[in-house]
Amino acid sequence: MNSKKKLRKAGLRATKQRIVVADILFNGQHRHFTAEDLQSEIIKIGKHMSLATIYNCLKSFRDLGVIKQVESLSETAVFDTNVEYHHHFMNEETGELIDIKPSEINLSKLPKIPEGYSQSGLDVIIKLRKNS
Amino acid sequence: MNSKKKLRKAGLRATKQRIVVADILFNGQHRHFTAEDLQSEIIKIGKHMSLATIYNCLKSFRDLGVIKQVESLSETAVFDTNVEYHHHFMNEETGELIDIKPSEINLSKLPKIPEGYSQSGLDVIIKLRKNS
DNA sequence: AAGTAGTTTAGAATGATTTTAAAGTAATTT
DNA sequence: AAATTACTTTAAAATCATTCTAAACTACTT
Ligand SMILES: [Mn+2]
Ligand SMILES: [Mn+2]
Ligand SMILES: [Zn+2]
Ligand SMILES: [Zn+2]
Repeated sequence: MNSKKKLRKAGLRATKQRIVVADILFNGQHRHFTAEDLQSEIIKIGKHMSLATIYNCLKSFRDLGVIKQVESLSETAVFDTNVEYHHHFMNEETGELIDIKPSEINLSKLPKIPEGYSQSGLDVIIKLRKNS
Repeated sequence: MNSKKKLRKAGLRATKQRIVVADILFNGQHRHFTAEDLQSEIIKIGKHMSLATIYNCLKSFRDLGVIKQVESLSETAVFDTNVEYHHHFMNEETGELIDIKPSEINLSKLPKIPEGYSQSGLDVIIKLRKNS
């Protein structure tokens, strides 16, 4: 099934722009990318698309669930007076952080570190929602 | 020891502004805050300080190691074609992400979820540096 | 007290993202 | 197939966090 059909099936209009983006993204290989990464790629294949459109498109794809947006704690810099190594609970609605002592978490199995690299940090973020 | 002495000992000039910030931050209780949070608090106690100064001050405190800046993956939105639940390696120099399958990580001990909340997500980020 | 280097600040600049509003187009209805 | 309509795209402006600039200021040294 081509991108055009998939878009229609998902309830999105099959615009030229969405088809270009879908054709680039859904080629079978997974990837991490920014809106600008995508725009560069689009320019490389001789096409043009405004950044606003790319953001619109990525957000509708994300809302559809066919891509996801990597979680970033916050758009703004957050500082912490606790300088000990520790992890965080994050209230998803408010962004509020609560400390977790490393002793409260146990990672009994860790993945193999890629060749040529070594681990320089570990962050665990447990996201919370208020009970309904 | 007062803030003035502590700043001097750390090799920073004991400016009026740094003393105000230190007096607010180092009162014994830990906290998470943004530059603007701090500015609001400063305004509340009848003082004035430019945001540029607050950023300067927080960055020098951070570089000293007396506060830390909470890690955020990236300042720009990153999208991922892998919509399955998974974790990430992150190259600290480049920001590049590599997927980690949940089966490669085992959290055998998790902290107690705060009263009235439930867990809505879990993110593990393992930071990497190239071997020297 | 004078000198010097580090610091503060208003305001401009930057970079990512969103908004505006006008023009364009996909899907639907005649 | 043309008309209709709602959704989409886009350039440009706006917004927001953060950094930069350059001039005024001030903490510490001599
Ligand atoms: Mn990128
Ligand atoms: Mn805040
Ligand atoms: Zn913390
Ligand atoms: Zn991923």
